[in-house]
Amino acid sequence: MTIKDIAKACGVSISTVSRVLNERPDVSEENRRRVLAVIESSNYIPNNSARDLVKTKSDAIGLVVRGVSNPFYTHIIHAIEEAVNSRGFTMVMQQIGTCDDEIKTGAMMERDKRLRGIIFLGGRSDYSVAELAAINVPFVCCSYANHYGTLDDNCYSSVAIADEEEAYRAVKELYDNGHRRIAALISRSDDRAISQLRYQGYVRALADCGLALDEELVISAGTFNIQDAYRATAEKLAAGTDFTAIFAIADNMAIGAMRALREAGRKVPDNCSIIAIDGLEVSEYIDPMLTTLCQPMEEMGRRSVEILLDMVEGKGQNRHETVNTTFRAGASVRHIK
Amino acid sequence: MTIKDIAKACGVSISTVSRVLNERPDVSEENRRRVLAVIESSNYIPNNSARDLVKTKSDAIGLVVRGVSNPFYTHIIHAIEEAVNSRGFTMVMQQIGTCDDEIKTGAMMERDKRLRGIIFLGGRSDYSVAELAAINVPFVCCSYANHYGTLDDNCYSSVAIADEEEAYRAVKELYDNGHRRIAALISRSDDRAISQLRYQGYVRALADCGLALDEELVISAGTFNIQDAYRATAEKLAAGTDFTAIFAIADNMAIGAMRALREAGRKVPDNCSIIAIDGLEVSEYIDPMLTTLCQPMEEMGRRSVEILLDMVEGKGQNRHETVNTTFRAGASVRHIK
DNA sequence: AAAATTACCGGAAACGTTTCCGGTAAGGTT
DNA sequence: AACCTTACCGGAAACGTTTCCGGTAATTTT
Repeated sequence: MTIKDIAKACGVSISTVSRVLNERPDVSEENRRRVLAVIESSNYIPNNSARDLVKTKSDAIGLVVRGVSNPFYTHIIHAIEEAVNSRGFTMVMQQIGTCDDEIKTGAMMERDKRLRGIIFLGGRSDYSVAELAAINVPFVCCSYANHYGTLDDNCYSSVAIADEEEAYRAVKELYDNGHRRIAALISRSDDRAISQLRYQGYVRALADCGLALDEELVISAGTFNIQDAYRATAEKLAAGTDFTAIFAIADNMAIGAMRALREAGRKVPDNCSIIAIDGLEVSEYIDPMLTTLCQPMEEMGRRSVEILLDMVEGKGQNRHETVNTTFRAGASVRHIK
Repeated sequence: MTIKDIAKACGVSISTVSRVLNERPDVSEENRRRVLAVIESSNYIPNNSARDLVKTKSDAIGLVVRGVSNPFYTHIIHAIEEAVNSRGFTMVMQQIGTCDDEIKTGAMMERDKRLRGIIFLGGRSDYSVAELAAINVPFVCCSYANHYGTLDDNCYSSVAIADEEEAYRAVKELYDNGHRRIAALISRSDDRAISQLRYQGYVRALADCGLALDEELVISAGTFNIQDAYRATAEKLAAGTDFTAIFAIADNMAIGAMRALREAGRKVPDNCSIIAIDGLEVSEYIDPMLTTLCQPMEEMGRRSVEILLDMVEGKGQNRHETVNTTFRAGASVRHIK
């Protein structure tokens, strides 16, 4: 069933059918109705390959996801998928490891699959302009904004929380609850952009509160995953380092840390408070319930797609949106002294 | 940069270049080397649209996943994505709600996107042959096998654990630990195929152990998600129903139930034991650590893709594979009496 | 009434491949 | 020496669209 069959059935040319299909103005009302009727009754489906071939473009949007471990991404991925579909595009996903270069991956995908746009989920900080030049479709970084200025802001978009400020807020919360020796549970892996920013918020909060920055209080896990956070925290505890609270840059890491604390005989929140950023669903169900700053995951995914597709369709331009977290009080932070 | 440019640069015809590209035998060694050299040095990329157009098929594999809520899927999805990519295909994903019809969705996707094959993740039990007829590409059900016989086994593949038997095993474990009043936490939603099978395992285990089946002991949540399980369990507890252990059909649901137990003043495992099926990573980190039967998620994803792509490429045929769980002892089951 | 504009339409080229078909030259068989 | 096979190659059709271009008839303008 092709456009030719439709044309024959209507007694018009294929050009006319194509015009109807593409909602062009120069076709008579009578023909339009007739063609639409035939299309309706037959089970004709336009061949996208042919369409892409002549238009030299596809309807594919790429999603490059860094790392499988972080459950934080799943809701975002689903929101992205839904939004992409609802606007008539197709999502193709590519997973990369923590050390892979997403720009290279993006460039490769764009080439191979002729993408119309790309969304990066989870990012690094060290984009170079040279790498970037390889990509000539619009792209948006979701859940990560480039604050280092290595990228020209006009050549990409982003949707993210204000990592530094939110971290500041979290640490301040601990301070306001009387904590003075506050550890930071961070990641030193390559997706360190987010980790870095949140760490900077930690540093600034300490300074503002008149607390000294103590290298001893930095718990540095290899990646964002739960096991690494568990191990790093366990080691820090074994070393006998003294602190009354932990600021974890991710819920998942906080959950790993909580097991380490438990195994070291320290009760949360009685012997150690903990606060995190992300707002996983499961954090509300563990014992004790985790106090955390919830990211609006669905909103982030949806906005990323909207911004990207607006670019793709020629309306709208690159922009950088900051979304807000919401504080979710759990039972993992205790007022002391 | 097209095949024509390559041909011109080599002084051969486009047919010859195409033959080299498709690794056909009838081209001289000299020409082959020359063409490959030119392709290498230029940055030529074959146009998939053109290729698909003439071959009337694409390289797209569809993934239809039911429901966003279950974190159990994320590792499988990533394994699938990786396997699909490594064999040169492209994964396009489509999410559906718990009530949507995956066969209809699959048919739609196949039509619109001209898929070569489909993987269903999470399934129902009530396929009808009529619905199925709409799909004429190979498909495999991952993490769900049709045991009701509504489907002809020869017309699709599956990779799953033996749901009934594994549930039996889990319940037996509770029995062996002295439990006699064992509740079942199940889902009554449309993805009930898995729930049903596991429930049947529960029923059979009770019978084998000489325990009466008590409707009161069935905790029926709306869906697989954590909040529904929490609510259902809380209601059951509020009703004063008496039991010493819970068999949960999913880790996620168990985690929800654990909060309900906690809030009702019942300690796990002291006042209530709990066992589940799935083996989420987070289950190892909560307090108490959840005892569960771990599904081999990566393996399931990988095997699904292998079976599907073998079908797509004409080698291999439909098959139904059963994979094994591994018992992971936590601290959520306690020996009583 | 002639000229210009408009509305609509069909023909045909083009997009970049794959593949069938026929042809040539070299080598092997009778 | 005539024939057959084999190895290799190029031409051209085909895949299903979109879009440009030119043409006809109806309508408007002068």
